[in-house]
Amino acid sequence: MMDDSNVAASLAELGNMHRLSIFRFLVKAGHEGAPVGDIQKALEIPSSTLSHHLSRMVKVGLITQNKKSRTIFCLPNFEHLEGLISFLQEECCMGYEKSASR
Amino acid sequence: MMDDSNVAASLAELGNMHRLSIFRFLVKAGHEGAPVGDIQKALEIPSSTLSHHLSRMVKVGLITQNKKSRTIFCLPNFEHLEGLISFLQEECCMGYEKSASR
DNA sequence: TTATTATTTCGATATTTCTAGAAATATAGG
DNA sequence: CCTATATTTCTAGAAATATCGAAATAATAA
Repeated sequence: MMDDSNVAASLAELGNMHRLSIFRFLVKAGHEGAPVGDIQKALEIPSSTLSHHLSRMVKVGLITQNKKSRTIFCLPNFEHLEGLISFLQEECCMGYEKSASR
Repeated sequence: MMDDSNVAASLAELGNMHRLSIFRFLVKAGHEGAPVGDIQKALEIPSSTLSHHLSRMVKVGLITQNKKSRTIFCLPNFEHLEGLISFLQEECCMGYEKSASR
């Protein structure tokens, strides 16, 4: 189980529209992820700003990067996100039963 | 489905240790929630600071409050949290299959 | 070597968030 | 009315975050 501060830090990172969009873009990008430049073009975030957000996401473990020559491919870390989801379900949904109609 | 900005805003709120602790405390508190004062004593957060965090959480819909005489009871909004979890699963886990061993 | 492409680092500013004491408000009881 | 209790609002300083142009770095190709 992820520890509380890692959970909080990761949720905080996803709690920003730019970073949430980046993560979703990467999820859609397929198994090899996407180069920083592609994210930049698709989401139209200035590169220095993008780099800032990416490094924060890498830092908490939401994404990983690997360099191929000049290009850096970014990948969503699904296990990390699963960890977050599990935390929310196990720690924050105790005693709650979803109604059958949903 | 919750919209993106509501998701981001809610994740940002949970992305703070005080607020994450508050939410978890409320989840454990049972069906009638907990008074602000009880949260204050349990988590030892100065009341003005606590009030600040609570009002932020109410604002995005993570908790609801109802007043009984002088006391305000706080309740976690499970439907809201479920909305967040569903968003993360549907929008951020596409194409990911958890390995069977976990 | 020079140029080109991909990305990050630096630096500066603007904005938001966090924190908590002090004062204010609301409600109840004596 | 006076006092006690519960909570919020006001205020302000400190810290963190967001933004982005310009310069720097890295890798490749010409």
